[in-house]
Amino acid sequence: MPPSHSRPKVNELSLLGKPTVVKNPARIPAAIRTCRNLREVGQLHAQFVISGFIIDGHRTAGKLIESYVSMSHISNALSVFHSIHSPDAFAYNTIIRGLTQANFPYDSLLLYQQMLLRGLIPDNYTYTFVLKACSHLNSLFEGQQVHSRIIKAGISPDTHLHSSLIHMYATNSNSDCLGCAQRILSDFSVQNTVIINSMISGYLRHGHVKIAREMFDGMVAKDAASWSTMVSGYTKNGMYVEAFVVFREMMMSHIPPNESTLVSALSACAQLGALDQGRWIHAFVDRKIGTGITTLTLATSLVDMYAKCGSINCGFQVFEKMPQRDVVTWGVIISGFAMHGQASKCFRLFDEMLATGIRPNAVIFVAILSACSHAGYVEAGRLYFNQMVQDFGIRPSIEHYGCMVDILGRAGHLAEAEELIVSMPEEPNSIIWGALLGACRTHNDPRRGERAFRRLIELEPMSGDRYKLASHIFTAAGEKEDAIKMRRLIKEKELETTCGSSFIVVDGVVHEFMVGDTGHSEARDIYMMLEEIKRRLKMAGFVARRDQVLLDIEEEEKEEALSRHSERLAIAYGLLSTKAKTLIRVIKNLRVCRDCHSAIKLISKEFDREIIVRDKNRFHVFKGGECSCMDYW
DNA sequence: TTTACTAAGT
Repeated sequence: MPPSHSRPKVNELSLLGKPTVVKNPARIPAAIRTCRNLREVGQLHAQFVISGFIIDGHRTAGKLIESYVSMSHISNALSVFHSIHSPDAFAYNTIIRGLTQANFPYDSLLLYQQMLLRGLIPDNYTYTFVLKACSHLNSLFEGQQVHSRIIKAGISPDTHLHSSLIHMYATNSNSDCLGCAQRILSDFSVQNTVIINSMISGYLRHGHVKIAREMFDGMVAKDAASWSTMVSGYTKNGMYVEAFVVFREMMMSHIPPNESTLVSALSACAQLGALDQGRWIHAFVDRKIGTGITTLTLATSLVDMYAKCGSINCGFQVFEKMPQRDVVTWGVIISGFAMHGQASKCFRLFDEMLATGIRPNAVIFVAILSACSHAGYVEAGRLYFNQMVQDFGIRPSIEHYGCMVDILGRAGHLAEAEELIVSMPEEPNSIIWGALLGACRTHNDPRRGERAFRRLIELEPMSGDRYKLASHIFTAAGEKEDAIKMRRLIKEKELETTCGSSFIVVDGVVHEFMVGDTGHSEARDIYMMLEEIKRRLKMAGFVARRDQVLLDIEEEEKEEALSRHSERLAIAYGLLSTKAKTLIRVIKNLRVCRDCHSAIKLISKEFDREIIVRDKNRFHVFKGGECSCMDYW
């Protein structure tokens, strides 16, 4: 402790080794206010405990709880709260707020109930916080009860309470509530930005993008939250390009982005694989360091963005520099390496995480198991699955079973995979059967595939994709009749199938290609490039795998159809529009087919380009004729 | 003589 020349503040006294009682209780709240961090609050708190000072009464307890809540230290806040004999409304309000903030909304409601039982009168603050808890819990029934109590109590809602009510209804997963929110909105003559933001976020949540946009455009005063809401709303609705355009508009407006906007924009970058934009945001964040903009969430988003854009090493650099990490951060980095097929790195990070004392949650195990699946580590997968249940008491969710089916199925243990599905305590969903169906395709097992397929169409009768996959399986097994039948059914039942599409970002512009797309402004050149690719691949001895095409067409046409897969168009455009040796990054919405996979390997060699393809499941880094997935995906 | 509303990372 360096010698201090100025008078020590109250909360510094204990550091001088002399626990001191604050004599005048009236001064205590002021003393608490001077605390700048958790440690100082703790010191003051300790003084009360040591000196036997009665915290109850006055405003001391409330202020202490408030300090802990504002410093996100809910357990200390709770211990103070529970030490009070008869907490007042302020103490209740603050702890209710803190519990929701700390993600324990259910406990908030319990304390609200206790508060009522004790005869305390809830005020506007109470209702605001309780409604927030209801929003978190997505519990309409409780929300409605609170709403009616507000009405019965004759409380006239102020702006805060009003926006909480609207938020509760607008963001409930039951889309009927949108109407309630809308009615409350129109009943209230003064409409402020916060309320409109809530309404917009409700519309976006239910996919009414157009209405949301109109409301947003009509806003007189947009704030940072309005912009963030739009950016994240577009991202959640899969409209990544629009998300980006809005973000750019915001950067040009006079409203500076805050942490949330940047997090939303980074999430759009991650989905879109827009590495350059992501880097730009990273540089922007770096410039702002010192203004307190870089928080745990933002840094985690950066790691996630790099991982999902295929730059796992940059992501890891950010990760290593982070002063603190929570379980989400670890989840991001582990699933990042999992997507890149680097299972052993995932295992090391998992051990490191345990060593820092962070308890893994269910998501961490999904990441670890998916790493096992991508790398083909069957035994490790079994071990982690058991460890999760036995050592950490995590009940396996449908996702975990999905990973296990995937691990076993991909590795060819189809019977065991099917047994696992049958033994599941929960009813298997379409993801589970889908994983088995996919594995049956990889390992040519049409009979088992048929069983999986039948279960799938019971669950998702309108998914044409499943019929398509089944038809692939029959084609590969040489059962042409059945394959054709599947395709006929897709037509007859007018089922929707997901069309293959790929993105490539060149000079900040997103170019999207569908299968056989001719709509691009440079389509002529792209198709000429495809011809050139075909010529060079042929010279290098490439033979297309025609069994990948199920259409009932001539052999030559099949080859033609394969060469127009969306990822090939995107790569052709990449070769065409970037300088020699520039890395090409492509994002595809489905899995890469075997034929394209072998073709891209060869393209990387013949054209001397590193090509990174992110497909539905993972990354493929093609370089010098090889792929990072070692042909296992 | 205290507390609020919106947006955000696996």
